[in-house]
Amino acid sequence: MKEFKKGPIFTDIVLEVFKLGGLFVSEGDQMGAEYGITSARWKVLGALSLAGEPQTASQIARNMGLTRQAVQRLIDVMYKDELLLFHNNPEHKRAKLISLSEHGEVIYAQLYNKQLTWAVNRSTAISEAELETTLSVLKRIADTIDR
Amino acid sequence: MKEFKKGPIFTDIVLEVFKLGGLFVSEGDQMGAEYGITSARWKVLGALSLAGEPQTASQIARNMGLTRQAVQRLIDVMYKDELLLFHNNPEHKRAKLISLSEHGEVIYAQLYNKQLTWAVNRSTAISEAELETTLSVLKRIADTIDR
DNA sequence: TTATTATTGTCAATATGTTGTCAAATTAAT
DNA sequence: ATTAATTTGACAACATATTGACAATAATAA
Repeated sequence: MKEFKKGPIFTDIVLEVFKLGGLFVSEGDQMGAEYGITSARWKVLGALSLAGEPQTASQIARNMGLTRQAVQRLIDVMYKDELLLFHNNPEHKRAKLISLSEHGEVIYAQLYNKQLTWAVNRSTAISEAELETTLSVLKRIADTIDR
Repeated sequence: MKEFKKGPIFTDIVLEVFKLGGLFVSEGDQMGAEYGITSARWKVLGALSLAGEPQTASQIARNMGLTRQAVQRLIDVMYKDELLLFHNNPEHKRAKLISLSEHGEVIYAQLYNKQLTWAVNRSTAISEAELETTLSVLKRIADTIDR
């Protein structure tokens, strides 16, 4: 019953996600500018840091919801900028393993702190319970879609 | 007090928004494919339909959180595809007003119905209250950022 | 009215990301 | 073990979106 009321709300959430995504990219670019990091590169650093161990480009792509080609492009430029290290992968001759360089680790740690302060400031007007609900709903939506 | 707990949740929300944005674009592209509409073009149709009256490219851009250049590019190709109409703007010599063509209206209406069914299906596991909270939180976050 | 400021369209350069294709490498089936 | 299907890296073409710059137009201030 009343399922019909949820459709339009869901639609509005979609629009808001699009808008917020753009805003977050802008904010991330600004925060990262001082370290020469864009939002896209930040995502790669984050995926590697989160994984805790070297990953292939395809693994990173799957974790971030991007295509492996997009990630590969980022990895190539980030390697040139000495943010990443390549390792031979005993499991796969062509699929190199990628990890953060020391430089990459340092940059990411600094970004993380900067971002955390930013996040706290942006969430003052929102209760923890509301944030939890939002995160949970977004995750469930992503789960129902998947690819 | 306890503000420090909200930061990490907020950070996760940011990541989830990025991921969902990508998923929504994919879903939108699939749904629109049958009408030759991509997610990006859909946004323009939606902005015009929502406004209810002809808009300039800059107005659409502001409402969608995009740059006027990005919107202008879309408008140009959509005009060629006869989805839009141009009108002279008595208020501004250069800033043409844009509206949906009849063809654009029809396409958008069909897309809207298709999307609504999709939205309802994706929200079965989520309560209306949760959806409301999520929408409200996302909007408040966008407000604290703004640009 | 005139000068300044803001908005708009246009053009160019760049970043990000997708799809499609191909061959090489790996994994799964038979 | 051989074959078939999947995964991966590499390359190309394209779509989406941003920033920066410039001139034309419009709005505001002096």
